[in-house]
Amino acid sequence: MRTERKPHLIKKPADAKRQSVDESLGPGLKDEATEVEHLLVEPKSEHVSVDRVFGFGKENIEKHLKMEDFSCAFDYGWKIGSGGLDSIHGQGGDDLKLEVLDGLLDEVDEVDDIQAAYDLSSACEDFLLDIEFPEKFSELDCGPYVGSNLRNSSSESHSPGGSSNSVGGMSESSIVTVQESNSKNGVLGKMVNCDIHHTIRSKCGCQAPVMETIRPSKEHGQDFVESDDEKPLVSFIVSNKKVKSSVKVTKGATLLRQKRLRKPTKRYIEEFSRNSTTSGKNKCLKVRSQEEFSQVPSESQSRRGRPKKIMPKMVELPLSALFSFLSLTSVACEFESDCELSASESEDECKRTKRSKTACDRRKHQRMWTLAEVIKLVDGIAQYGVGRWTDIKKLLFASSAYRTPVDLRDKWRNLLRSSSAHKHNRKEGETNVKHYVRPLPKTVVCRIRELATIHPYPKARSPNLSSINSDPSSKQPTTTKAAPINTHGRNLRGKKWN
DNA sequence: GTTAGGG
DNA sequence: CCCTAAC
Repeated sequence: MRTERKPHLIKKPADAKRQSVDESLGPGLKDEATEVEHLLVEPKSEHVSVDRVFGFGKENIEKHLKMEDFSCAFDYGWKIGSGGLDSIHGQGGDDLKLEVLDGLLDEVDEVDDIQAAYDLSSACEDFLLDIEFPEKFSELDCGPYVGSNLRNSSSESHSPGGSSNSVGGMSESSIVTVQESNSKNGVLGKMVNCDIHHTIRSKCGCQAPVMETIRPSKEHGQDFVESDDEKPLVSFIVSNKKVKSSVKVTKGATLLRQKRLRKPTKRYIEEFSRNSTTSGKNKCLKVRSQEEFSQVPSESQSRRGRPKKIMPKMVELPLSALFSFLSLTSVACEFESDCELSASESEDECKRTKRSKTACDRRKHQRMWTLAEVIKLVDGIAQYGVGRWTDIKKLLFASSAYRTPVDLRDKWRNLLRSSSAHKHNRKEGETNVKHYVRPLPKTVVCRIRELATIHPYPKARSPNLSSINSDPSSKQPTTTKAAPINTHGRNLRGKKWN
């Protein structure tokens, strides 16, 4: 069968388009595309695996070809560029365009987040893969009604509660089915596909356009004019999402075929298994979704308590990026409903997560240090000494769980830096705000400088450690309530003050 | 587990 | 604020 497919693939008229698209894309993207080409042309084992994975026999060659059509169509739509939208969504109007695109661009912001969610994305992948081949394509036939559905999707994603509300109605059965597909290497009967599709479509209106958008247009013998309905959407997003996400989405689209034909990467498997082992058999979806959507930077939650293992670093999953961005709202909500969270909770979580995720990917929540906290820190340092961050935290910052000993140390480091800078700039004028976002009171600065001289930061440690024992007096006489500094071994490390 | 240091 | 090495 592989040999049967090969000529078809090579002679695909859209291949030429793809070529040109590849030209227009960046070198990296071109590489990706070339790789895909390679995969398509060469009947490697990936094809076999795909056949196995998706349970397609020889009789399903047609469907594989359709998949290829889809890919080509995608690329084609790509090339059309943002300009194509006007001509396509003529009935939709400008407002529709903006609505749709705004919504989708909003969603694109979340692509990165979803990319991190392997299981989620994989489920999405499986899901969409399955959806791609249902026999009842006439049902999905969009024509002019793509626009309206898309509008629904975007508007739902816009309204804070809309998406979540629609999700709340999602039946568990569909979700379970997706998980099943994930656990069974994507082998899913068509009946199940239809079930999923029906369920989602009936329960969550925003899901339908997603499927239609990526649906292979030639499936019903539609010409490209009609299938163009979905292309400008993608192309617009690609052209508007400026930086990283754009690239990722682009890669996702280009990699669509590749991803579909390829087995999961090692890394993917690693992470997947890690998640699986962490959370039990096939609950990774659930866990991931919980991590992703319910991990709220709560005020009282210590940020150190975050599950690092469960939440690995971001890994690019281009395909998932694409699919996630296309169906983020529905998928996110879908899995959220799986999270045994109440509807209102899910809603809040979803909103908050979006906010926090887009705001800062790395810094969870930057809490500005208040003056009171700074004073408390200075007091603590004066009391316990520099380096006793845990003690200071326990005794003085017990109420503020978000301040970790590391935070205290970092803050002290910054205080020293700023105070020394202040000392230098002081000669030029006190009003030099350059180094002060929120200028500290003079008294505090003086105390910091005093402590800095008394407790020099470890970085400025003196080379001769002999002074540690010979001259302990230089550290002890702290101004305020100087408590005797115990001589624990760990405090001796690099500390000349003890 | 805590701290230092770099990013 | 995050990460990692060293302790």
